[in-house]
Amino acid sequence: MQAQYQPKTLEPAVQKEWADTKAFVAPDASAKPKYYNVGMLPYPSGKLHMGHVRNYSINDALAHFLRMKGFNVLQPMGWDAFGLPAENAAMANGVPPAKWTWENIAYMKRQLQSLGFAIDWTREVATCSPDYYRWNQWFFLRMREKGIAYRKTGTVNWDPVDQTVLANEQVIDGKGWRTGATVEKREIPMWYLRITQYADELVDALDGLAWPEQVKQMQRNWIGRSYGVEFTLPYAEETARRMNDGNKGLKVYTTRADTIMGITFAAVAAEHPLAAEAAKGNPALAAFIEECRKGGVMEADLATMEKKGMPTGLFVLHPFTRKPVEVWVGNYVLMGYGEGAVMAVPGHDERDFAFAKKYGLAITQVIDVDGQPYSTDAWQEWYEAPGVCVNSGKFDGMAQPAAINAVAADLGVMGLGEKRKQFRLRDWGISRQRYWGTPIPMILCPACGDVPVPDDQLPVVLPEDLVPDGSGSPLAKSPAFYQCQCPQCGGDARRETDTMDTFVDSSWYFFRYTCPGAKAMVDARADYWMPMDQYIGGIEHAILHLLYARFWTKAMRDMGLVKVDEPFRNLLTQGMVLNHIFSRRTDKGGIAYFAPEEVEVKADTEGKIASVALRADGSPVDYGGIGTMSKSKRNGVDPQDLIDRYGADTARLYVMFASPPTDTILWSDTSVEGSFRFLKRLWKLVHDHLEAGGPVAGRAPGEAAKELKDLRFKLHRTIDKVGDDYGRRLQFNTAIAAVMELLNALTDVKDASPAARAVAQEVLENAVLLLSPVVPHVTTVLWAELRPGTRLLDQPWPEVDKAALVQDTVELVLQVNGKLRGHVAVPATASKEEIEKAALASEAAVKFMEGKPAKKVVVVPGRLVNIVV
RNA sequence: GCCCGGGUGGCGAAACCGGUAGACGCAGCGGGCUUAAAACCCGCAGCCGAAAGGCGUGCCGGUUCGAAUCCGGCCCCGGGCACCA
Repeated sequence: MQAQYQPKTLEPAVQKEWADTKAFVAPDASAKPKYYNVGMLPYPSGKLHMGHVRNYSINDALAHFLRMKGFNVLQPMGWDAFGLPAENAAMANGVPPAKWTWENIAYMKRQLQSLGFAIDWTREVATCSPDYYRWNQWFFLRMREKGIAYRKTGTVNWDPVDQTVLANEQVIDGKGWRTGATVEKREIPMWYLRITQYADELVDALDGLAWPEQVKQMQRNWIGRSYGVEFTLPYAEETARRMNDGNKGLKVYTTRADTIMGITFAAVAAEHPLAAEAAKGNPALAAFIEECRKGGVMEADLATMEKKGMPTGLFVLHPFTRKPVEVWVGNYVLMGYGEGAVMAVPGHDERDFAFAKKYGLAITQVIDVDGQPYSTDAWQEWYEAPGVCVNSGKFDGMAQPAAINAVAADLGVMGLGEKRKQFRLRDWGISRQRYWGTPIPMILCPACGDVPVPDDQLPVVLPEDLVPDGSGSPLAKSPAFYQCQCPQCGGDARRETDTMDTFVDSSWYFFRYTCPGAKAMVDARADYWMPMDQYIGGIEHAILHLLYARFWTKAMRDMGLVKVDEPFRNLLTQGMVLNHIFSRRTDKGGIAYFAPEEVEVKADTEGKIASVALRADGSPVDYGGIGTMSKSKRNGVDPQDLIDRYGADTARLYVMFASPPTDTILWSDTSVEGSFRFLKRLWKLVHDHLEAGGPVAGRAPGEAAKELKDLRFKLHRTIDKVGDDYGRRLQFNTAIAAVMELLNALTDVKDASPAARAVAQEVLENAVLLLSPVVPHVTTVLWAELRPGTRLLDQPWPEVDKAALVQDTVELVLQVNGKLRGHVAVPATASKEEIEKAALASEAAVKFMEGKPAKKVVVVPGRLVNIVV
C-alpha cells in the first residue's frame, strides 16, 4: 500500500472504475425498495459554486447511505438551461445564448463528474433541448383546452428608453439597470395558469407532507386562504351616472366585516376605472395617477414606499347608513389584487390609520377590546385585535365572529354582498417577452383569433442563432420565426413571440428523469419512481418553485398522466452559502458588481469592513453587505481551486463538516486544511495498521482488556450515532465529528497485541464504511486494502453490536442547587434511591451542602443528580 | 412593509425531549522531530482571577430544583415577496 494519500491519482482511477462498471445506473425495476433522490437542478451559469457542491454532496451522501441500506437508488442530474443570464451573457459577449449555455453545461458536467457524485447520467435533462420543452408546449395546450391556461392583461416593468420589459432584478431603485431611466408600469396581455383553482388542495395537502414546518408555513401564508365578506359600496347618484358601467357600485373584499361601521373612506388603485373616470376634467388627479405609474411592480417596493393618495371627488354610499363615503386613489392599492378597491377603516387598520392621519380623514373607533381607552392620537397594536362592536348601531355588543355573520347576513338581504373565501395566491403569469425560453405554442390569426399550434407541429422550435440587444424580444423582430400560416384558415398569421417562465421548466423535470426517451411527456416508469423520496435544494425555493411544481404535478394527475398527488415526499431545504458583495453605481445610474478577488478590503479595529478599493486602479468600491452567492452579484466561489488543490473528497468533506445542511453559512475556506489533514490521517492509520502485519480477519476470542472493551463501546456507539445522523437527522457535521473522535480514541490505544490489532481492524473497517458516503473515493481504495478482493460498493451499512454497548457503571453529574459540583459513579442498574444515597454520601455533596439538610433531590437516570438545600 | 429562519469562544460549530455549555475542527500558543522549512507527533486553550471561586449562549424580563433550549418584549443578520433562478 502507498504510504502517501494522493487524491490526484486516486480519484480519477476510482471514478473510471465506477464509469466502467456503470455503478450508478439505476434499473427501472428491482426487488429492492426504490429510493428516488434529487437535488434541485442547477442553472448552467458557467461554473459550479459552493452552494452546488454543498447541495449535491448532501444528496450524494444520502444516495450512498441508502444504497448501503439496501435500496435501489436513483440520483439523476439535469440543467435548468433557459433563462435571463444567457441573454445577458449574449449581450455582453455577442455569443448566442444557446452556444453559451451548452458550453457551460459541458464544463459544469465535467466539474460534477470530477466531484465523483453517484449520478445516473443516462437520464440527464437539459430544459433548453427541444425534446424537453416540446412537452412544456404540449401540456400548455392541454391546460388551455381545460381552461387552466388563459389570457388576460398583466402589469410589467417597462423601460421607456430601451423600449423593453424588465425583470424585477433589472430594476434598481425604480430605475432600469442599463439605462438608468425611471421604470414605468405597463399593462400587456399575458398567458396565465389557473393555479388558484388548486389553492384549496395546495394548502390542505401540506398537512400530510414530511416537509420542514417552516416551509409549509411559508406556503400556507403565501396561498393565504381567508374567509371574508365581499360586498358592494353602492355608487352615489353622480358617481353612478358618470361610471355608467353596469355595476351597482364599488366591489370590495374584507376579512374584517365586523369593522364595517368604521368605514370613513374607500380607496382604489390608480389603474381602477373609477380613478380614470374621476381624472377626466381633473388635471391634478390625472397627474397623480400618472405619478403612480412610475416605478416598478415589485411588491417589496410598493409596500415600503410612502403611502400617498388623492380624493377623486366621487362618492359611494355606506351600505348601512347610506351616508356618502369619498373614494380616494391610493398608491398602495394594487389593481391585480382582489378588486383593486378597498374599504378603509382607519380606526382598526394600521395602514388606513396612517393614511387618514396624513390627509386629515375621520377616524372612528368601532371595536372595543377589554375597555381599553382609544385615542386617535397614535396607533396602538390592540386596535387591530378582535373585540366587541361599539358605535356600530344594531351590531353593538357583538363579538367578532357573530358580528361578521350578522353583517354578511344583512348585506345578503340587501343584495349587496355575501361571505366569500379568498386567496392571497394569484394566478401564475407565464408569459415572458424574452428570447431564451420555451416558445408559447400559439398563433394569432387576424381571422380566427388565438389558434393553438397543432400537436403534430410540435415542438415550436426556438431558433438558436439569435443574439438579443437589450431592446425588446429578438423573436418579435425575427420574421423567420413569427411569420406563419393559420392552422385553421391557412391565411397569413403571426406566431406568439412570448416565451414561458423558466419555472415551467423546473415544474416537472423530475418526472422526465424517470423516463428518458419516452415518446410521451411521461410513461409508466414515472409510476415506479415517483413520488420522489428526497428532494434537496436551497431555502430560497421554499415558495415559488416548490409551489409551482406541486401545482403542475396535480394538473398532470388530473390529466391522467401520473398517479401521484404530491411530487416530493421529503424535503430538505439547505441554507444559503453567503459571501461579501461589492458593487458600484455606474454613471448611467445602473449598478456594477465586483468579485471579491477584484477588490482590496480594509478593516477597522473591530474587524468590520471600513473601506474597499478596486485592485486594478485603487478606485473606491461600495461594500454591499453579505448575500447569497450568485452570478449576477459576482460573489460566487468556484470550487475548482479546492478540487485542484486537495481533491474532491476534501472539498466534499469540508462542506459537509462545516455546518448542518440547513444552516446559512458565510463562505470561508480557512479550515479546508483540517479536512485534508483528517483524510491524510485516516490514510496513515490504515497504512500503519496494515504495515504492522496485514489485514486481520475476525474478532479475537476471549475476554478483552478494559481499554479494548471501551474502544469497542465507542465504535458501536459511533456506528449507531452516524446511522441516526445520516438517516434520521440528515445532519452530517456531527456524524463526521463522531468518526474523528473514534479515530482519536483508536490513536490513544498503544497496544500491538493480536487482540488489539483485531479491534483496530474492526474500527478502521467501520470508520471507512461510515465515512464512505461523504468521501467515497479514498474509502473505496482503503477498503480494498483492508479487505483485499472485496469492493466497498458491495458492502452493506454496518450493524451495531449490542453486546458491545453494555456498560457496568455510569457516571452521573452531581449538582448542588443546580450548579455542577462533581461526579458520582454508580452501577448501571442502580435504583433512584441508591443513586440518591450515593450522591448524598459523595465528598462533593458533603462539601457544598455545608451541613444544611437536603430539601429535595432530583434524580435524572443516566444523567444527573441535583441536590437542593 | 409583510411572511419564514437565525444570533453560543478569535472562527466554523456541538449540546437531538428542559439536565455537565463549548464535543469535533480551524486559527493561536508551548514543546518534540528536522541543518532548516514543510509535513507529522505531544500538550495548552470561553472570559475574569494567583487560587478558591465567580461570570458567561444578541439585549431586557419571566417560568423552573435546573433554561442556549420554554414564555413575553426588544435589537441585529439572512431568505422570500410572484419577471434572478
